[in-house]
Amino acid sequence: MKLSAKEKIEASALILFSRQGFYETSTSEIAKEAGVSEATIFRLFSNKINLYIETLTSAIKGFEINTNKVLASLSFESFENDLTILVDFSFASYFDNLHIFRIFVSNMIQIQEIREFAFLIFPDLRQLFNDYLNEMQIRSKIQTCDCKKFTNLLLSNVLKDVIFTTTFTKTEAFDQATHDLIMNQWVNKIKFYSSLLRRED
Amino acid sequence: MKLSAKEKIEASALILFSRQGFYETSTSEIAKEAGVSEATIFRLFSNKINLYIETLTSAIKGFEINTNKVLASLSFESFENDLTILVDFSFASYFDNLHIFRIFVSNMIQIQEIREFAFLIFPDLRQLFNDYLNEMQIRSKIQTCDCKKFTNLLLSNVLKDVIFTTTFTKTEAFDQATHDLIMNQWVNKIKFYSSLLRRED
Amino acid sequence: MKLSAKEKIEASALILFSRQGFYETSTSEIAKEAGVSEATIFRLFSNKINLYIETLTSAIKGFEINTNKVLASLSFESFENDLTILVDFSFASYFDNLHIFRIFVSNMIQIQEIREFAFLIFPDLRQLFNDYLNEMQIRSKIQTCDCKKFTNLLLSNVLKDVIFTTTFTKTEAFDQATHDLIMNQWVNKIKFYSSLLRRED
Amino acid sequence: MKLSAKEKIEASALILFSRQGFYETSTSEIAKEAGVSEATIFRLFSNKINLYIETLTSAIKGFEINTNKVLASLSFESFENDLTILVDFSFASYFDNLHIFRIFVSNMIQIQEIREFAFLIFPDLRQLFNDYLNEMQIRSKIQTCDCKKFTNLLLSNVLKDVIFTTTFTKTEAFDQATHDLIMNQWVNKIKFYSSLLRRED
DNA sequence: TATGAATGAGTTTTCATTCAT
DNA sequence: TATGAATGAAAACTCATTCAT
Repeated sequence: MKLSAKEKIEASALILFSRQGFYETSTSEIAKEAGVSEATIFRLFSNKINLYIETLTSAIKGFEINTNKVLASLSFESFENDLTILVDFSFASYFDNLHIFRIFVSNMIQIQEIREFAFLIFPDLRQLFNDYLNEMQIRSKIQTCDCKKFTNLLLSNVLKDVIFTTTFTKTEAFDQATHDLIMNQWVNKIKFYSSLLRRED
Repeated sequence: MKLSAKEKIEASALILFSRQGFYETSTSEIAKEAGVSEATIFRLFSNKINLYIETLTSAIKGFEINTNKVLASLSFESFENDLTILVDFSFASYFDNLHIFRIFVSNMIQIQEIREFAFLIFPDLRQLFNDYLNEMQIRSKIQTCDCKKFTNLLLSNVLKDVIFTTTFTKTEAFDQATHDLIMNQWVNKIKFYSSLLRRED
Repeated sequence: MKLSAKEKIEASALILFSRQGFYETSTSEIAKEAGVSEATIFRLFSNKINLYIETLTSAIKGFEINTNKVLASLSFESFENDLTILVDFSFASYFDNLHIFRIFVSNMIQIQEIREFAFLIFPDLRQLFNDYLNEMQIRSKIQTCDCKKFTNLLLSNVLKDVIFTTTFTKTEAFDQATHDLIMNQWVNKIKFYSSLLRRED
Repeated sequence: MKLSAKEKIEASALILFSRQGFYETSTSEIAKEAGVSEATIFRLFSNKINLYIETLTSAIKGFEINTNKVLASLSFESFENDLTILVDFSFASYFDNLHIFRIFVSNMIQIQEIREFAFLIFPDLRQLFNDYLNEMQIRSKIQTCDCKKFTNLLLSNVLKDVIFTTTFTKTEAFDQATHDLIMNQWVNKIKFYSSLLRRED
């Protein structure tokens, strides 16, 4: 399965832009990484800013997470246990797509217009949480709540930790050590979040 | 009251950097805005990244926070209660100067040279924490500790939350709702921080 | 027969560097003289010091020395006699191209990056020594040795004497008087060099 | 004994120019090293090139070597032994004034006008050789010869070795190790030079 | 006499973009 | 469609020199 020139360029651009930022990444660097000539980039994307936008747009479209496995492993009994599994999965998903989030976060801080993108970029993850919370409400295991708000709150906290872990340490992947470090810190947070929706019988 | 060249340059740099970002602002632009030659900038600041850091540092030093009121409201008895008041006050202070930090934090994600939280911490705020911790040590209410380190740890976490709260939500001020949301999440964090310095009698 | 950009640049650079020295010659001057843009220079040579080294290296490669006559006059019996002939010929060759080396050697005293004698050695001359030493080894007249090292050692000594002779006296050519003076001093040196490779039967 | 500003500047300039060359040495560097302001340099020397010339001129005027001790240690019997002592002393003298020779040599290679300076700059050393050779001729220990030429030949060879030793190794002083290394190589050279003037009785 | 502050004119180097092939 | 070669415009930075004090 051969990648088209456009795909190769976008893939390289995504990695480099996220790692080094827009200004520190030169078109020649992208061209070399993608194995094409600089001229090809300009033929296909007109100019650098356009390459940037198209790269991000494509990246967003490409998101798909297989949530079936996780759903299967949920008990739908202990909210705290399930939450731990979901958070763990969320971290793994974010780390897998680190490149894109880095770009978004650094842009979101500066540019108002793209702030609302924040959670659009991971619809499957949001859906997963939504489905789970609904089911739990139906089963009367948790309080009625604004699922969307709760998901936003929790996922933004996950993303926050992903960004800061990768920004201030050299971590780039969710390996076992990183996993343990982060999830350890999340024991209390998960307790807090689950307490928010605990049913007072 | 004439401004010195250094002051003129820093004033112009602060405006341009926060309006346009680091890479989008050239030293010649700053020189023109400040009414000095480019050479003067490099004589006084050595290089561009240093100009950036010094500009921010000066800006932060320039901030004056009235800490008297807070000091008056501290009990110097319950560490946990006092910490809650101090953190609350810190959030309010950062939110008041939100515009300054946005651009710098966003650059920190991408520019290696400025990846240090410490220099983003208000000196008055740091002093406040320092004084408080010292007093508590004298009164034997908390363990002996490295006050500076503890303050950095706690305040960088505050700043982190300020930035992310404003990035992922439309919040721009520390109004009642924001206050409640954030301080709620900090109940556990404060418990954690106070446990660090609890005296084992 | 059109010259390539690289050739045009090297030609201009050689003239300007040897006329004015390294620091007195700017890349923009070379670009103008060569009829190309400055950017082209940096695309082809990366940086100024590299342009300098490549220019000299090319110039030296461009020299062609007719080594046939010398080869014919070698006995391949007495190493010492042959060495005398070869050294004599080397001196003559260097003196013929004196103008090239002057400026570069003077820079070598001051510019760290180019302090390497080896690259100042004529390839044809090096080849001549190499061929001769190999043949002598085959005929078992001299010990096995690192021909390249031996050649470098000997020829850099020749070059050293060329430069200093022309610096401390008004000598500019390898006329009979100069020849006698230098070769006289080399009697002992040649004895030394030949002793290095003498076979102990 | 306080140095005047002019003397301090010349002393610093001499060291820096010789170590780094004319173009690599900035006036601000010299000012800092001399502990004066840049403006002072330009008041006293008008411009950089003039500073360079005046520095060298003063340095030359300042040369004085105490040759009495050496003279006392000469036997006036064995030419070879005496030559060894004289050469040794010459090396020490040159190394002691390394700064000046570096500048001169690198200039002499390029600028014809100052080539004749070469031996003017060490009149005492020349005088020492001259006196010794005359005395030896009077005592009929050596052949009659052109003393000036012989001295030039020998001293230029000494200087050659000083310059090359200091250029291609990190050696900057005539310490014991350097002394041994060089004088070892000079055993044969001295034999050669003394053979030139040996009397065939 | 001495200097701190200032700068104009330069330097090397980078990079997005173009264009002939 | 693809690219190697070329570059204009700009970047950060340097430095000899001036001048008010």
